[in-house]
Amino acid sequence: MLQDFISYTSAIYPVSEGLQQDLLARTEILELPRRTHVLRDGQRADHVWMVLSGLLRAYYLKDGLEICSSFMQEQHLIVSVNSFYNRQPGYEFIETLEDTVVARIHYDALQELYKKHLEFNYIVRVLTERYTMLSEERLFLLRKQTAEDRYLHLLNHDPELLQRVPLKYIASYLGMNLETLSRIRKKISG
Amino acid sequence: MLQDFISYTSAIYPVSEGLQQDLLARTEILELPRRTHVLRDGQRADHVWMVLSGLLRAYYLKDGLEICSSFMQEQHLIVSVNSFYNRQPGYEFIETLEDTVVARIHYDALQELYKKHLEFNYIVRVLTERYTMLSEERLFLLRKQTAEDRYLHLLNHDPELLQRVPLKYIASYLGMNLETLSRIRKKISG
DNA sequence: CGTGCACTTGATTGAAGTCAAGCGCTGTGG
DNA sequence: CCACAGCGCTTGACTTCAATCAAGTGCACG
Repeated sequence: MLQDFISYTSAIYPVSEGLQQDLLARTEILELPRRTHVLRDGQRADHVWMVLSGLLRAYYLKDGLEICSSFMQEQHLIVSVNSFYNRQPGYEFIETLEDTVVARIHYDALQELYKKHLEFNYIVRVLTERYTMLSEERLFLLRKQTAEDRYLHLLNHDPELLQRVPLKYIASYLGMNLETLSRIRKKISG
Repeated sequence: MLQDFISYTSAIYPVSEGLQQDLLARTEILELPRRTHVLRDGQRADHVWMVLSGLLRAYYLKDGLEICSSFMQEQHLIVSVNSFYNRQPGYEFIETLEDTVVARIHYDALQELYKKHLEFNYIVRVLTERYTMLSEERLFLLRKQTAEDRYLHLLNHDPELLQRVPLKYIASYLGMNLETLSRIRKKISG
């Protein structure tokens, strides 16, 4: 399954034998049971994660309440952006919602790869651009749309998530509370 | 002033003489009067822009109303992300709010630089990571905060913007309407 | 001058939040 | 094996924050 990642990146820029070996050598595979935290607030995020199978959520606390900032499904990359890039403790929690298998690579290993294999920067530049597109899309969605608009967008673009994730997390992801989401769903179905 | 950009990027990764020359050769400097559109909806964004002096805003139309998605000040990069990376017409407008000088580089020229100078990918990877941090910060801010929270954040983090930009644009940037912003400002000052 | 723009203020409405209760499962311990 | 505790979700009553509608002020500039 990590091989999928290699062939995926090869479509961006040819992955040399050397890079491939170094990448594999520095990657750890972890099998995590459901409800395992891989990051907590106050910790520094030292890894980039890739979901090979399963599902995770990222959230943070605001006035003691959990606000869900993203879900990561198969083939998604996970970076706790602020903490990882700035090398400082962050505010995010990341937790598996299902039994999950991830590949991870350490910040320091990644920096080595960037310096040793310049073409790896080409690949990660493109991956980061794609990540930015997703962030911008989420910004577009969150700004000035009604609660119903936001739910309908999710329903159209990622219906699978609605099957896999409890509605209370979906609600906070969409920036509304559980009761509001429940009423919207009732209105749409009825 | 473009030299500022070169030395800024040199701090990320050494810029070779060759890269520097190619970069300068492919960069155009434009002087734009106040109220000039550099991008309209339905157009494809073919350039990355860098603000050398002045100020611009990006916005889009939602139900006939302008929603302000960002402001770009000195040293900021401007990319209409969806349109530029996906090479398709976008929905954004970008307009100068003051007399402005920008440097721009064409998509195709950029791709050449990425292929010819692999180290340029190192630099742009880092710049893109920083851009992502900003997107994530805006996401964090927009989600589940009150109108007053959002205004106070801007007041603390970018007070200069409040001096340079009409409140109606600030309001839509903060996801509220002009009247609400006016009342919040009254409440805080009084 | 006067027209339009930037902003303020007031009255009212409406969307979503909060508080509270209840239903139907599932899983677990007595 | 049943009882009941807890979770996931729904529904109802009420509140609140911000949007909308509507004037009105001050000022720049053409």
